[in-house]
Amino acid sequence: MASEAAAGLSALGAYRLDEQVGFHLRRAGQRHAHIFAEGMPNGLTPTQWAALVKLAELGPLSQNLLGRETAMDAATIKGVVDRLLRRALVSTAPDPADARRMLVSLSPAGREAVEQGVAHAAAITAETLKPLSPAERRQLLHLLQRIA
Amino acid sequence: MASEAAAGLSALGAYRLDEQVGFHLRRAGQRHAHIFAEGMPNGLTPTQWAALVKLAELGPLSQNLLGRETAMDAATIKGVVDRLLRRALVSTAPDPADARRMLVSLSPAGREAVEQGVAHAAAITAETLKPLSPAERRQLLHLLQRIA
DNA sequence: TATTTTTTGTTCGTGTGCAAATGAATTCCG
DNA sequence: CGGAATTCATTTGCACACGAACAAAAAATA
Repeated sequence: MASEAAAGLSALGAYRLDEQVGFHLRRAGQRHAHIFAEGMPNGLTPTQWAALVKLAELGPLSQNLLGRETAMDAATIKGVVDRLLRRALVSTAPDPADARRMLVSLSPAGREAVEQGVAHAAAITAETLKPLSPAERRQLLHLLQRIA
Repeated sequence: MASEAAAGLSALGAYRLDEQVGFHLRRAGQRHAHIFAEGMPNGLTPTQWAALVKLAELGPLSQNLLGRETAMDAATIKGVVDRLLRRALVSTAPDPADARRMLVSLSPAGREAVEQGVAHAAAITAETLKPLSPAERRQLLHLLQRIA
């Protein structure tokens, strides 16, 4: 009862915000986002970059499929594609085989952005993981994949 | 060169989205947010919950200090406090010792929300970490803290 | 004391992130 | 074939998240 009287921790029991995984996930995400914004040219955001990379990996995809490949729901990927369209990094065309689908393709400028950005992206990952040893980096990636 | 010809991976080199820590941080955060939204009553969001908990831990705080304690910048904590005010879970009052400061305090309803939510919050953390062993949970928390 | 710097809170703009509802196209299956 | 279920894209509404710019108040310091 020594330290609880002052501020009234009685309602919290053993629960401390600083011991919750969600809090540290948010903090780590914030630091990574900051490093990303600093290091990525063209003002590309993490989700925009993810979409461009997946298009470079897999070729043209429908909008929803692109969303699934990059872990974004339909509403989110739409906003991302809209902003990439506005910057002419991707182009869209109706899928002749399925009138519902919107085929999203990398534009020449988009392909160039990927070529130019990939070194920066690798550096961003390295900077994010800088405090960890190589073994710890693999361990973190492994643990994150398992809770995702 | 075997698999690169089809979709054109030449621009990417060894870079794969699925190997980047930022991508998995985002995915893990998404899963946690989903578990949180499912498990927390009153529709409290993770940031709203963090603010309430910190107020319960530390007592009344200025708005900016509350933001620092919960890892939110001034613009973000303002929105969170505004929404908590609208729901009458906190109250604000001018700091008599510093005319710039807005002292944020837990209301009786806010204290009740903390008391009622803490068990759910603990369950949310447990559910998020469910795929991991106790040792792995500690390891993940440790690694996240070091890259945050 | 007077000037400079810092802190605090606010507003604006941009960009996620997702639930829910909608409508159109396609697929599944009886 | 034809109705039911699914998929795809879109829109709306809400809640972060943060950089940037701003004004008022306080603190630091010359």
